[in-house]
Amino acid sequence: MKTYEFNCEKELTLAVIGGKWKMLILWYIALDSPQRFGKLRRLLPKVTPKMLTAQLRELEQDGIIQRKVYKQVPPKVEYTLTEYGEKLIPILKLMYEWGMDYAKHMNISIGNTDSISDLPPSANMQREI
Amino acid sequence: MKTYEFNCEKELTLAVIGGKWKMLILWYIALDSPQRFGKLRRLLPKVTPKMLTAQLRELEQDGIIQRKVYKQVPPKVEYTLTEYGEKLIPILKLMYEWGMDYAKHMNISIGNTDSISDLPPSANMQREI
DNA sequence: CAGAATCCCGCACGATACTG
DNA sequence: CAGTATCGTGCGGGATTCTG
Repeated sequence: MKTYEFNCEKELTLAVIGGKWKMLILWYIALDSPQRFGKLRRLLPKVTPKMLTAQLRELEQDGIIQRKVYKQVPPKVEYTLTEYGEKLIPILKLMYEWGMDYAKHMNISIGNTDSISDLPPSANMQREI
Repeated sequence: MKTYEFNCEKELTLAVIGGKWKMLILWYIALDSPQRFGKLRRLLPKVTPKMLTAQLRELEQDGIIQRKVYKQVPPKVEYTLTEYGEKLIPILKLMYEWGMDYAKHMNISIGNTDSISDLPPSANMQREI
């Protein structure tokens, strides 16, 4: 997130999740946590490693995800959601549902990712709306 | 909204509300509907008329707001939310609340706009979460 | 495996001025 | 009152190459 003057808290939220790939990254970490860098690369083939790293770093600095580095060879890095990251999921879910409805209504085709229904019931987040 | 390839429906939603001033515009139309152009200008002094027009036009083309022109002198234009516009409000409300909580936690100051609590109970939208 | 380092580019957004 | 018309620009994002 590049901070600037926020006119309201909605814009702050947008600044946190508004990066080109951030919602998708958060989604995939929520679906399968902890999530590894290489796995994310495979899940997001259109994202260059530079961009993936950048988006992950920003999410980390914003306190949305946690980065755990295992000191070993070959290196291993795991990403998990923080408390505030988990609190974002209901928003992403609502956006997912609105977009579904809207796309159907407007006849827009989407290159689909996993559905929220793939979220394991065991995930420690409030998923109900 | 500038259309491109969407990887998921969340991105479609983001494309619809992600413009620099769109959330705030939608918010103000939700707070006081119908909303007039001049009133929006006063509510958003930092937005140039060109930008305000552009964002309103995109929202209109996306079927989020409706534009009603009164053929008279001086001209009068009223903006209201469409069905899909109203369906966006719960998302904005969640983003508002998350941002509130997050800003407090991170000690970020926000140049505040009206609270969602200012929404009149009579407004025809689902406001409960 | 998980990145860092460079170079590059479009366009979303802005400033300013004018108008039916 | 409710917009247009022009001109500019920052920076978010991308392509490519290299590395502990």
